[in-house]
Amino acid sequence: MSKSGGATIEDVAREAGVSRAAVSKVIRNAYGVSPAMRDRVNAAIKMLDYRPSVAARAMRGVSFTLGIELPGISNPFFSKIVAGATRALQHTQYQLIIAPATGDDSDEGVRALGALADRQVDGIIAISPLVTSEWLENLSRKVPVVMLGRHGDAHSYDSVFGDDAEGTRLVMEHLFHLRHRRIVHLTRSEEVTRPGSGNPHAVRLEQYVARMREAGFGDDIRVARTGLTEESARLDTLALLDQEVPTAIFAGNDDLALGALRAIDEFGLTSADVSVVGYDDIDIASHPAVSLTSVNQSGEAMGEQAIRLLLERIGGRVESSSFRVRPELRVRHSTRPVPTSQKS
Amino acid sequence: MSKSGGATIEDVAREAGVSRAAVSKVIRNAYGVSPAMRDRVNAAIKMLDYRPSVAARAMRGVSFTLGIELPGISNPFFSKIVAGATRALQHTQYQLIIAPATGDDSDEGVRALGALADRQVDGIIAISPLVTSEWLENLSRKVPVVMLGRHGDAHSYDSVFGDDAEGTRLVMEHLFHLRHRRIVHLTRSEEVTRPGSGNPHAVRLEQYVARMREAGFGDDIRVARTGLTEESARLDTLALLDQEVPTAIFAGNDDLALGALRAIDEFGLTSADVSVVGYDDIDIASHPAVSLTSVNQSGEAMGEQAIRLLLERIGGRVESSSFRVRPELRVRHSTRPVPTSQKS
DNA sequence: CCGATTTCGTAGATCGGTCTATTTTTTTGT
DNA sequence: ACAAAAAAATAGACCGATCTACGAAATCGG
Repeated sequence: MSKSGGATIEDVAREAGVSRAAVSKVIRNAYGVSPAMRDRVNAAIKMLDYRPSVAARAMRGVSFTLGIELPGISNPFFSKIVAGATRALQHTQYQLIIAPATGDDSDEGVRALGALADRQVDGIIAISPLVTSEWLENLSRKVPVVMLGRHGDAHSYDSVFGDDAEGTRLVMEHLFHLRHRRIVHLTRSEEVTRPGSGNPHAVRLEQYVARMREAGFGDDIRVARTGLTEESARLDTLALLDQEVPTAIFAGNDDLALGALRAIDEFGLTSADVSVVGYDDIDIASHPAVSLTSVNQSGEAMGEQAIRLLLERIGGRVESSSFRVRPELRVRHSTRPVPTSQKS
Repeated sequence: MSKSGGATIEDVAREAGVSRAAVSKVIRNAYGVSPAMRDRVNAAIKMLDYRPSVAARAMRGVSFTLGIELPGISNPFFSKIVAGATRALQHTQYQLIIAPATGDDSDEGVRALGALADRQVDGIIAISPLVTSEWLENLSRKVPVVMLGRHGDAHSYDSVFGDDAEGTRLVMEHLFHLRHRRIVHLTRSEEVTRPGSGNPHAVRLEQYVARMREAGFGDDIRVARTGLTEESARLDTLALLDQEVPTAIFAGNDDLALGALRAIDEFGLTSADVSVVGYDDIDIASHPAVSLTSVNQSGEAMGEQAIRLLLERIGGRVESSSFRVRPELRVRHSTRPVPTSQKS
């Protein structure tokens, strides 16, 4: 019981009076062990409280570790994904580890993904929207990868995503139904919404524009850019309101929507003046004090499916596969009909 | 560029025309390398896009990985801790990995901590309140450990915690000042608040009781138990309100406070009827729609200090050390004076 | 009952680094 | 210019598992 860790496979072998290879077979329950030997080895393992070194195992192939790369863990939607993934791994011998990418630039995502790869994880779930598909293709040549959120088929990695086009359609139809037409879309930087990238925010933006045009509101299309956090959304919404007050704001996600709500409050307005819709339906959205209309897409299901795809790959699947989560609109009090006086 | 990973130190050595040991020296920048050799090796490293295998390194001692064990990542306060820790590790060669413990029983915490230990991390930040100090002492014989949140001095591991006694004092004085005396404390299970355990919730409970007694409200002491989540807090608060409506609820943390607020709303009451105080001051607490009075203790600072202590230990410190964060009360609209009609 | 199979068990190479001990080369002092 | 000292570079053991190849024991079939 020295500082440098516990018993090794060697110790167990000695204790049980067998060879290292025998112990190895037992713990992997491989073929070629007699019941008698299995019992003796298991007894020795229990006695010495032996735990196989993950590092040593990793050197020979498997680490029984799956990694998930997250651009910060502050977004509650990610918590759901992790919760789903963790649950899917219960009672397997795999352990999930999370590598947080500090910022939102592509370098940080790459750094975190690299860190996971360096640690020989057996599979990786990637979320950062800014990591290029080429980079992921490359990574997936070494280790199974599931890209979470991004649309489009990849050759060598799997995908799990929500149907952002459908979700956005639900949002826009809801707003149109409430007679909104001066609808601003509050979204992330151009980098994140690069057309054709397949990123969630890119698809939502495209659909927003398409639906506005289709409804004949092409002239009312307004896209406001902001950062990653609620705070940046608050500031940019304040700037927006200073210029022109729309009847509704469709935010790229709930965090941004919360920032918008904050700004609207600070500006002395309410949901009666400016409706707000979010995306993801994080827990707080349903809180009566907030009551934010949002699009629910089960993060748990996404995490769970991502793990399933990873385990399938580890199990030998070679063709790439994907899973799409169906979104549902949750209508709450943050969206109201356009006051007749304001109808433009 | 095969499936099984990239270049090894051997490849680099061959490319640069030097020995493995030489390359090893360069990447660790150890003593005994001529500038000329350093350049050639670095060139080879860049050319082959070489990255040292963490697993192989771990076998010989260091993994350049620090682990943090979290009882689920849904609590936003934990996000702050992680953010602080991640920031503190910027520009070091260490990488933070998070091991989520699914549930809230002590087994899960132990499992996650064990998973980190198995992966030979160079240091561990532990949060689960249910893991015993003995177990941690034992763990800390193998790897540096920082316990986050729990009070009390440990012999062999370090601690970072908020001053929960002081924080609770601030809360109670604030409530007393608003003329509250029928104050319910909504906290976690007995297991988590075991007297003398030093757990945050245990200290808050103790102080709540002490302050109530001191103020002469001993007869009004009411402790309501609930689970880990906002949802369980909502249900248990509903049950509580069904029996007797207090003038204030002091919740063990903001998540529970949010659940209480939800229940109060569903019960047809408002903050004017029942004041609510939380703890941790998570972001949403300051949102105007929520405006929850809470105790701020910088999670970022806690994460940052935990990392500092870990790096110090790795650097050779042997005496145990600790860091205390000073709490501040943030008064918002969820606490109001007791309506005169209700004064008991 | 004896050769052929099958089952059980082990020896030893291997993964990719680190690090000590040792050798080779360069520098230094006189 | 040459021995001593310092610096540079290397060989090879080592970490703790996995896994192939092979030997020994048990079982089988006729």
